[in-house]
Amino acid sequence: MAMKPSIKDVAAASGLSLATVSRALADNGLVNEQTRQKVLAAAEALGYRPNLQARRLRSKQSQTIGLIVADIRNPFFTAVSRAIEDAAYREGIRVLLCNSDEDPAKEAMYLRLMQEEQVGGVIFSPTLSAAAAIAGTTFDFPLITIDRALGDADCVALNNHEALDKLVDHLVANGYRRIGGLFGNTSATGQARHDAYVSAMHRHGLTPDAHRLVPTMDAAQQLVGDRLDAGDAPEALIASNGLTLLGAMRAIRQRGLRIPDDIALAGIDNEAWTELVEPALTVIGQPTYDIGDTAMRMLMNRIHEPALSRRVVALSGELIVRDSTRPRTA
Amino acid sequence: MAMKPSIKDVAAASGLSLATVSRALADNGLVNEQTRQKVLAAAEALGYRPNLQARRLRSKQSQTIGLIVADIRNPFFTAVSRAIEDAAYREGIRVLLCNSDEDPAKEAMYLRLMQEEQVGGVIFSPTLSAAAAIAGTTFDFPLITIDRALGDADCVALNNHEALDKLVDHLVANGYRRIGGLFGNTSATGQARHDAYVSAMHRHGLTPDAHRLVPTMDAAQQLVGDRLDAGDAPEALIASNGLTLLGAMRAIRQRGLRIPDDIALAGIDNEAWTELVEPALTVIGQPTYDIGDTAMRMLMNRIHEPALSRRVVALSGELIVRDSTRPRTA
DNA sequence: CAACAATTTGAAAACGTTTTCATCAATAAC
DNA sequence: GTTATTGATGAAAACGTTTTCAAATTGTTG
Repeated sequence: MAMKPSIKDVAAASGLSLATVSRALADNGLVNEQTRQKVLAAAEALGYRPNLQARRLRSKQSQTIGLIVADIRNPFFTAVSRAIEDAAYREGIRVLLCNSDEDPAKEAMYLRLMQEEQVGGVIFSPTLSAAAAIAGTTFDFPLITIDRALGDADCVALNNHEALDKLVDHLVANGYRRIGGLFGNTSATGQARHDAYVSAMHRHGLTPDAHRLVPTMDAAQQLVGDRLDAGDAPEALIASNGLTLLGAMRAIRQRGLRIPDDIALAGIDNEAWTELVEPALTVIGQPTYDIGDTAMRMLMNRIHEPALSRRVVALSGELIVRDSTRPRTA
Repeated sequence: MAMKPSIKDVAAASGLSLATVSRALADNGLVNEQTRQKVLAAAEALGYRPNLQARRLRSKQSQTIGLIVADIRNPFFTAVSRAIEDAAYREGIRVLLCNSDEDPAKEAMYLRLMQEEQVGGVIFSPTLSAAAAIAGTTFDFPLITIDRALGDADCVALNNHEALDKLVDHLVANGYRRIGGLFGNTSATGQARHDAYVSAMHRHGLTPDAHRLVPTMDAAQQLVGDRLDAGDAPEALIASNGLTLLGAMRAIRQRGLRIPDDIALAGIDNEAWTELVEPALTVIGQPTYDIGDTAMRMLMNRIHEPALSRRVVALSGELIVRDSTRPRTA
């Protein structure tokens, strides 16, 4: 029963030294082309495959990156992660995926884990609390955040300001004046979208009517339901992510109200269901794949040149107009 | 600038040998409790963290498993993978996620990659073609398949036979007779569901009316559209996964037909949108989290005891009755 | 032709662990 | 009282690479 061949066996088979074989395989031009061919032939003949653990130990490069998201079941993160994995495997890099569940303790734990794995870098969607917890500590790998900002880490996210401008402008153009907003309170993104919403409303000379809430379906359904029951519902509602949008829609439906006649509804995140419900919902579609791809590119960049100054990339979303925000008739 | 402390530093600090420190940290009861405490204290004081690469090289255990799915953006695989990752991290094991895109070449490539990573095992959702490609080769890690069977590998999947029985029984009970079926042709699961459908139909003395097709939304939409245009539509239609169900619904809607009055619709996979569309769709909900959890458990089991005979676990799905299959009135 | 630079190679160290093997003391068995 | 047995420890080998350093060869320059 033959042992798996090591670089040593290749060396023996080709009559060369360990060092030469290693260099030939690394293909960094430090070895005579003729001998390199000899090595390659011998390796091929033996069916040699490198031992990655040994390589990583010696070279101190794990060829691995970390990806910490809130929950992979959120379609936004699913799409982003797919883009990141595509890019990573293309470059021979592995991805370690972790779900933080928006839990600061888990975030901290996984970041520590990443240190032990000696990853080359981490892509991360931090909660608000992460900022505080992480403020002091410094990592021996670069950090890129997606969707949400954190300290002085590079960041790639939707252009929230532009997105809320588009939504508010669209609603105003269609005759809505009393426009309410729902924004998450666990991430910097909720804050950013809230602020953008307020400024867009002011630009139109309108009074903002915003709620900050835990970004879950249940919380949104409850909150919107209470507003509706209280009888002071706005003419239109903007929900700042997929889950709150869903909660809002359920609350409205539950009470037998019509969209958009009784209340118009729009949101962020072009999830599959938003197009399938009746009426279909107007949303800002995030460039999810592009976000992942860009994050990966930025990470590679910074691994290569750590001294670069901080970069914040804001990608434009696309306003997808559907029936839930038809021009106001009343 | 202090170097990161190694086990050597811990040994020096505690006045013990490398070996003893290693054993103390492994906590396998081979060391005096008192000295173990001394080691732990020293490690804590120095902020020692083990070097995983070194550990993996020496112990030949990567503490990593592979997960190869068709596409993580498919909600079924998203949910399963979440369960697997939860279970894995709980046991201190990493997961390497790969997307095969139902491409046999990618499947083969990732399996080779897994060999190089020296994973302890792999969880895999193989295409039909994988069977042929893999038939000969043998891996130095155990393989568990999910959703689809492959050769003599352990398998955990939905109880397809029971699921289609439930669907057909339900439709028949509600007065439908001419029941059509759409089944994927790239996986063993499509085959299994098709066969189960046929046998259920026969059991009721009905004539099966099945199509095998590429399991994409577009293909299903096209095919169902053609059937509808040709005017020989069945009274009810069963779609064997989320994507074909979506395609079928679009084709029906596109032609302005009513569900279930003109044609009833039911499927497999309780994706979020199936509950939100009008009318909501009757489906078999797969125990996705349970499938992932069970797969992980089986893998651990087999890593521990490789000699076990083959195991096939069929988990029951839940029939979720909604409006798309209301009792037939005509 | 001597001196120096560039290219190519090999011997051996290093990476940070785990594991094997031997040692030693203390206890148990005869 | 000797001999096994057990328990705890340390020295050193091993895991399979990459990297450092020196040596050997070749080519280049003055």
